[in-house]
Amino acid sequence: MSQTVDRALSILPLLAQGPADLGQVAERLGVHKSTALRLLRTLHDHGLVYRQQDQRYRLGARLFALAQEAVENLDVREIAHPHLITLNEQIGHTVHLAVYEESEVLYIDKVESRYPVRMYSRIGKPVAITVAAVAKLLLADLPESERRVIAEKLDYPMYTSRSTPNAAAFLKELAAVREQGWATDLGGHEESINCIGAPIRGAAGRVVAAMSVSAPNVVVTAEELLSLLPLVRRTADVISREYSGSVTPH
Amino acid sequence: MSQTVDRALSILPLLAQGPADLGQVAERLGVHKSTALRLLRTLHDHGLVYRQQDQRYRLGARLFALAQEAVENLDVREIAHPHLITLNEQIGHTVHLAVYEESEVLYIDKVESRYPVRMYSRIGKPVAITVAAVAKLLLADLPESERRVIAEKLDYPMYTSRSTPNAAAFLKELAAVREQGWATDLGGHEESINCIGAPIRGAAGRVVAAMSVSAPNVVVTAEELLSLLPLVRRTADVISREYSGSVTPH
DNA sequence: ATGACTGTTGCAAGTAGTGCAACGGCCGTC
DNA sequence: GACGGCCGTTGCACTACTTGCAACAGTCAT
Repeated sequence: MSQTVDRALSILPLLAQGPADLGQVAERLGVHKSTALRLLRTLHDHGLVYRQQDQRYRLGARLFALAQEAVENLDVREIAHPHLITLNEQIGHTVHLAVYEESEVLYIDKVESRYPVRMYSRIGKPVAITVAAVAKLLLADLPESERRVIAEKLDYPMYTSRSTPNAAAFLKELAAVREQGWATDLGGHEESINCIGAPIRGAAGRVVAAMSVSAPNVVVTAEELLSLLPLVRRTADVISREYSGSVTPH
Repeated sequence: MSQTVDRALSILPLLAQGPADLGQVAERLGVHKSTALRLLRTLHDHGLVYRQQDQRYRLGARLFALAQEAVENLDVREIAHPHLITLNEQIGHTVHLAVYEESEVLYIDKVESRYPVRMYSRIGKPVAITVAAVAKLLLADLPESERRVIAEKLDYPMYTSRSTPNAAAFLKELAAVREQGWATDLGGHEESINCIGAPIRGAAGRVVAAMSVSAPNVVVTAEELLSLLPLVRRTADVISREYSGSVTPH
């Protein structure tokens, strides 16, 4: 691993917490100011960091552009999107699409119910991995051994009284999800929010993404939401078939 | 500027165009395979690139997370958003928010008319800088000399017959915009789309962002759209006042 | 005007990145 | 089934690149 690059890249999450000046960056990196300066300059030249009027550095605009292009290259998302829209029009609730990558589950698309409140909102943010329906679906498909390793390493924050409490419960839940081919999150993340989700599978049958429908229980009860399950699963299957058919270009 | 970091960062836009394998990366960087491997590994460790099953590399998930955090740190966006929503509810058309950074203008927020079609859509993508109303507003506020330099360096693609044809016309337009305090794009980017925009100013009176309302002329004529100008300007002013009042922490 | 602070530059020392060459695994071909 | 090519990977010697230092410049407050 390249030390110089390593240091430079460490600056990014550091700045993600908020703007910082040269001295702060140097200190938190544990290097000389002049070193930090050169690293920042290089990042700056590539548009990844930006220097505001008060000379402090913050994350730059090209980061958006890159993330934008990256997400557009995800063919699952491309294929799934129109189906998510359709589903949203049919049932009205918020629809999510998520993938698993490097021990993280994150939303890559979202169609909001009604008007778009806080667009972007959670897209790109890591999902509450121990409770979210999509996370269960994605992890449930991993080989047994890997599931176990991951489950042991996770934290199990009790967002609500119905959150997954520990690794054993989580593994049991994953086994059930794997068996039944769908997943729920009934108030496990926020007391009043329920979700149902279904997996999207690639040509080899492996789960490549997961989708979910979320709704507050003041709008629909958990039972009513569950009655939508067949529709959600059907949508996921349609996406799966379309995705399996599409050969990735080279 | 650090050569190693420079090379590593050059990989990102390269991968933004699509996945690539080690050989391709090495070739396009002009370095030995082993060098490219180590750079990629470092990027990988930081989650910026991801290695898919076929061993090819593509942009990674943390990039989203970073972009996400970066956008949340933009206080203009935070403050403006509810006002954009309100404006959208009043007039129904698409509302954009944009900033200028490093010779680029880019959208940082968007409230779509009606249902959210293709969320994310253009957010993060560079704006057509020579014609967009928001671009004119942001550039018009720069000092005369800087405006001139930028105008000379730009390309002037003729998207339509009403696109800005050259630097002289652009500078003239900027002067007019600066004078009148608002801007339009009447079919300069897409023949059937009109926009009106207004600037958002910080405490020092400098333009820190710009907002615009866009609508196809099959829905409203340019004249009708222009009649909304007072409302748009008033919204921009409200945001300006709120933004000026809020002192950035530190 | 003085001092303390920040950001910036040139330079010498040595570390850390580089390219090479050789290895190993994989896949298609003969 | 063995061979040959292809791609990713590793160890190593060499030198180029990064590093920290120290001195300079600019800005603000005392």
